[in-house]
Amino acid sequence: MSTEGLNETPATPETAPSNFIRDIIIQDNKTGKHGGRVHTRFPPEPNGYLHIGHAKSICLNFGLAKEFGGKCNLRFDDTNPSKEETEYVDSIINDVRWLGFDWEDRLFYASDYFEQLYQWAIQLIKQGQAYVCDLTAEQVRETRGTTTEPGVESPYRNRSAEENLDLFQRMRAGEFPDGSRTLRSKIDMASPNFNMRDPVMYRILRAEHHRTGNDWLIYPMYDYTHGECDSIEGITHSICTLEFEDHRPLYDWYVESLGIHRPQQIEFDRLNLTNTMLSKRKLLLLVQKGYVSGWDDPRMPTLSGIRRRGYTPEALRAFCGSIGVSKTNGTIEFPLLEHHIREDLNARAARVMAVVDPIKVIIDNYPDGQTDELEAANHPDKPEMGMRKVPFSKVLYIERDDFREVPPPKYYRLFPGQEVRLRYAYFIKCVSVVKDANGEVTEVHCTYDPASRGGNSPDGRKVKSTIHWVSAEHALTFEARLYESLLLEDAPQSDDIATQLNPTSLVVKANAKIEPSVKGAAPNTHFQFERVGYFNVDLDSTDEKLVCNRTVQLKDTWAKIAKK
RNA sequence: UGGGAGAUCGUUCAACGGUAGGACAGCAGACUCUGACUCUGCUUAUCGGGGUUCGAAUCCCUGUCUCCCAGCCA
Repeated sequence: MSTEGLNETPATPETAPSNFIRDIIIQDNKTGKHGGRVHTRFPPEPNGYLHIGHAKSICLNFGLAKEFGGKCNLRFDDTNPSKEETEYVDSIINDVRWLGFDWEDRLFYASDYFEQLYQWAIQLIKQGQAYVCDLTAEQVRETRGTTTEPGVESPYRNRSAEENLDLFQRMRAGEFPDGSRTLRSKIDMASPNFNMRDPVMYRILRAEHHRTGNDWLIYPMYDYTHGECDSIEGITHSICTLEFEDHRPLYDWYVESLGIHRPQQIEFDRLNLTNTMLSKRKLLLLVQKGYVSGWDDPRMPTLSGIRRRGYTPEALRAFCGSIGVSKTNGTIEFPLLEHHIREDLNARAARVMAVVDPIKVIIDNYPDGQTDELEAANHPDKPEMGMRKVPFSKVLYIERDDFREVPPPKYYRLFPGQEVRLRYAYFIKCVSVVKDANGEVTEVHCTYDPASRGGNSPDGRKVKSTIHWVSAEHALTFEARLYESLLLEDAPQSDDIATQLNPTSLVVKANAKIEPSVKGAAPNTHFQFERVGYFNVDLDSTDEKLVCNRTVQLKDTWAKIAKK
């Protein structure tokens, strides 16, 4: 589904360098800690679309399982019905699959285990390790203590097991209003770790759950749920992000108190990318406020966004493999991601000529009405990708940036008196220009050398530059969507997202021109528009109107020279 | 300032008591019918201070800085 328009998929080397998690697994296998088993899981909450940050976790979990001959489950952490939706479940399933991973028959939901979780809560009550607390949310907060002061024990902390059992059953039965009571673990209100200060296990919440509907009026909290779900599924290594380090004692406390299989929680650093928002909350805001067209807007760092933008799963996997895994809180530079998408597309994308910002070129000495068919290679390094014919005629378009009336230093392209090569076609020399009333150049007049047909002159003379072109008469008009970062380079750190948005994150070139060979290309077909960038066919394309997204620009040495 | 976790080229990951290395970025050059690709070369790092050791990025002590934690979110 991802590779339309690409040649055969190369075997991307996904041999990541070692990392501390892999080392732990190797060590565990040596000591027989989990009987040599490796079983991981990717556990998203279905409250938004997956983004590049999740790709790191997915590659890690599925990658490790694959490498060690183990398994990886897909599990939805759906314990908060007020935020979760089936739309998100569907998108997540689609995205993980697109990234290239397979959970076989192991698709689970925390909600699959609600009854078991409830029974375990009863066990903890009977063991004297959980109690029903009548404090309000505010009172709980007030009695939790501070970093330097211990919390205050709830007055309901020492209710009898019988009373707790009765109350908890009635919580489930719907006898009490939302928020009026919670089930709490009886641990230690003086613990320096807030997570251990009698954490809430269950809250009363009347919200329709996307899977269990209105079956439940009480929902378990993340901390109470996660370890048990891992345990039920026989997870050996429960890999999560750094902010859960403080939760590990609680994770362990539950599985140990319950006397069930104890997976090992391991924390790694979340992915940060320069100039990129990787927070579900903020991404949701972008969608809700209409700053983007949706979760799959090609400017979004969501997997569906970058997929639409033209990124490939191969490139993403290579990227995830290359960034490593550690506990350092770092930020990866966005150009590294761009490097991987260029590397993948360079190897596979068919070449084509397209002019994004056209200026007319007239070949004065070319016969009126004549058309030439020129042979062009679909890939410079892969003859097996074949050749195609590109029509040539008297009136052409070239890129506006490829002509200068007054050339700056080191400018090799077309200017009055300069000879250049039209790729796969002829040498042309600029003889004059036509301007409009504003002094804008509207036509560039050239002469061509018929002997240079195909792109080389028999006399062996050289030109400094080869530029791309399309025949005006034959070209297809299309819409090129040029993307830049959604965020301003030096965006002020503010909660007001509007002030951080790059006003030119999307530039639409409605009058771009492309050679006719691309006619009918399917959505998501990838191309390299020679000398311009990698593009793919957007979902919005129709038979009448081709729309292409710029996935990433080609590296542009000239732009650097010109800047100096 | 209670607890938890970190600190190695500009960025990121390695080096697991024995020559600090890769990738990206940058710079310079070669090649080129894409100023692309490819190739060559170069610049730049062990947070500070003590110790242990023949030898320390690695072990110990100490200081400094950064990140996370007081949801009935995950």
